Amino acid sequence: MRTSWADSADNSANGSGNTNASACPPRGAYVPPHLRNRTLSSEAPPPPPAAHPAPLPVNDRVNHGGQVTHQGGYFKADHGRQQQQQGYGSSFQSGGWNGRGVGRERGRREVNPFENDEAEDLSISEQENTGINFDAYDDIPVETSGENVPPPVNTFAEIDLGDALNQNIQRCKYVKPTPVQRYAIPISLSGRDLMACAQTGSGKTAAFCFPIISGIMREQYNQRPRVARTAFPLALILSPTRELSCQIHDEAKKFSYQTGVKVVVAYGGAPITQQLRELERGVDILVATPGRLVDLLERARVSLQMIRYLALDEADRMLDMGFEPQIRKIVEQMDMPPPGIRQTLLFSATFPKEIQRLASDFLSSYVFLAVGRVGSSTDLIAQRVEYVLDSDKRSHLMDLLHAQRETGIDGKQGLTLVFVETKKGADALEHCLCVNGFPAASIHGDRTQQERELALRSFKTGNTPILVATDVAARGLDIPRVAHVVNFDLPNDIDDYVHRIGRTGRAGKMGLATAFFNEGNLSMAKPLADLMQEANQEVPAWLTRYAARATYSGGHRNRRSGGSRFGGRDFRKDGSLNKGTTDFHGGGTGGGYGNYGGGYGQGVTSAWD
DNA sequence: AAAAAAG
Repeated sequence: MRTSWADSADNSANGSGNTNASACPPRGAYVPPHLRNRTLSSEAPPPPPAAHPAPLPVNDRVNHGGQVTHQGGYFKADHGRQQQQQGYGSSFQSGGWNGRGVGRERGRREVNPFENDEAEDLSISEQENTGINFDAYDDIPVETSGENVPPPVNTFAEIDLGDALNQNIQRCKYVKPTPVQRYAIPISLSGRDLMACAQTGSGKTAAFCFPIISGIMREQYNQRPRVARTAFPLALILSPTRELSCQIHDEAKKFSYQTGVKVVVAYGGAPITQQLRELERGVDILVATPGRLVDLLERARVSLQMIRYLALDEADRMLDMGFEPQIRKIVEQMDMPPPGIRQTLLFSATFPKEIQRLASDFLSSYVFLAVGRVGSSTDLIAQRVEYVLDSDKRSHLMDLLHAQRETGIDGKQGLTLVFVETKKGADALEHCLCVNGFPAASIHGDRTQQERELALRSFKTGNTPILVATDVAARGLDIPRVAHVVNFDLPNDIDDYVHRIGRTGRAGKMGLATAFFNEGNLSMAKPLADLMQEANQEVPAWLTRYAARATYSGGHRNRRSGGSRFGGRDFRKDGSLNKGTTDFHGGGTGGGYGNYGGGYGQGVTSAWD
C-alpha cells in the first residue's frame, strides 16, 4: 500500500545509495494536507505484538576510587630561558581584587563583549530579551548531599564576588541568581568539589564561571612558570562540542570583562595558529574541546600544572565511552594537579549512576547538587509523541512545518530544530526541505567548521528558521527562540532525548517538542512514556501499550539505563550499589531540603525518585 | 550502530 507521495518519490529521485529513507520529491512537490486526499499513518498504529519477558539489566560494576597517577611537581623551577616574550605576561604581575590591569590588555584594548547586546535589544522584542523568567523558577526542587554543604544564597549581593564581576552581572541583566547559581556558587566559593545536575538554560555556565573568575582575581597568582611558548592556564573548562566551547567562551568573556582575567578558547576544525597566538598572549581560563587540547598538550604549548579549577560541562557526555579515555588522559595522565589540590566542578543536566561512579575518580569530598529541571520536567516544554512510519516522516514533518508557518506558533518566526540520527540523514532531510520550499540549514560533524558555524548563525538569526541536526547540537547550545524541537529520529538513549528537547523551553519560556515514534524505537517506549508521565504530559494509549512490553532489546546496550531516570540523585546514597570509599550514607548531613527557603516541603515529586 | 573529538 502506498501511504504517501514520499513513497512514490522514493524510486524516482536520487537513485544512488539512498537506502531506506524516502528520497526527496521534485521541487515544489509538497502538498499541504488540506489539498491532499489521504489518510495519515499517524492515526492508528498497529497493535504491539505479544509480550515476552524482558531480561533484567545486569549492573554490578564497582569502581573503587582510581589511583591517581600524578607525575610530580606542580612547578618545575628550572625551565630557564626567561624570554621577554612580548605579550606573554600580565598574569605574572598581578593579584588581589582588580589588580590585573583593568581595561588594558597588553596594549590591546579589551573588546567590550556587551557592545552588540544593545543592537539585539532593539531588534528583538522587549519581552524576549529580559533574560530569565524567574517565575518559572519558583518551587523548583533542590537536593544537596555531602558533608557540611555550604548554605545557598538568595542574592548576588550576599556573595563577595568583587566589584568588576558584579558590574558584569549587572551588564548581563542578571537580577538574582537562578537556583543552580544560588547553591553552586557558595559551594564552589568555599573551595568544595561539586557534581551538579541542572538543565542548561538555567544559568549553569555562570554558576561555574563566577567562582572561577572570582577565585582567580582573589588569589595572588604572581608566580607562574616561564617556559617559552608554553601557556599555563589556571582554569580549564572542557565541553564536548566545538560550538558549545565557543558559547562558553563568549559567556566567560562577558563575565570577565575588565577583570583582567584572560579567557581563551581552543577547538578543532579551526586554524591552530590563531589559537596559539592567543595562548602566547597569556591565558587564565582555557575553554577547550578534548581533541585540540590533547594536541596542544603534546606540542607542549599548554601545561596544566598550574590548574586550580577544572570544570567539565556536559560532564556525563565527557565521561561517556567515546570521550572517557581522552578525558582521563587530560585529567590524570598529564601534569594536572590531583583532586584535592585543584578544585573540580562537574555539570550536566543528566547524571547516570554509572557515570557518577566514574566521575568520583576526579573529585575529592564533593558536594552533590540536583536542581529540578527548568524545562523538561516542568510544564514549560509540551511533549508530544506521534506514531509515524519512516516512509511518512518527511511528509509529516512538512505538515507540521506548514501548519506552524500558518499559525505562527509564537507570533513571529519561531525556530524549529529537527534532530535526526545520522549525518547522511541530516544532509538528505535538509535538501528535501529546501527543495520543498522550507528554508533549512543543517549541522553535523562531517561538515566543515565554517559550514557548521554558518548554519548555526543562519538559524539563530532566523534566516533559515529550520535547522536539521545530529546530536552535535543536542547539548548545551543556547539558541533563543527555538519554539519547536522535532525528534524526527528518536535517539536510543532517553538522556539524549532530555538534552535534545532542552534546546527549547529555555530560560523559563515555553517550548514544544514533537517526537516521531515507530517500531524502530521500541527500546524507547518505556523510558519515553515514563519521562512524559513524570513531566505531567499526556501519554498516548498506544505508547503505553508499547511501554508495557518493557523491552530491553538485548542486554545492556544502554549503559546508562538503570533506575532514576532524572539522574537527580546522588549515587553515594544508593547503598546497595555503593561499595566504594566515599560513602556519605548518613544522608542527613547538612544536605536535604532544610536549607531551602523556598516554598516546597517534602512535596518533591516523582522526578526525584 | 551512531555521533563527537586532532589532522
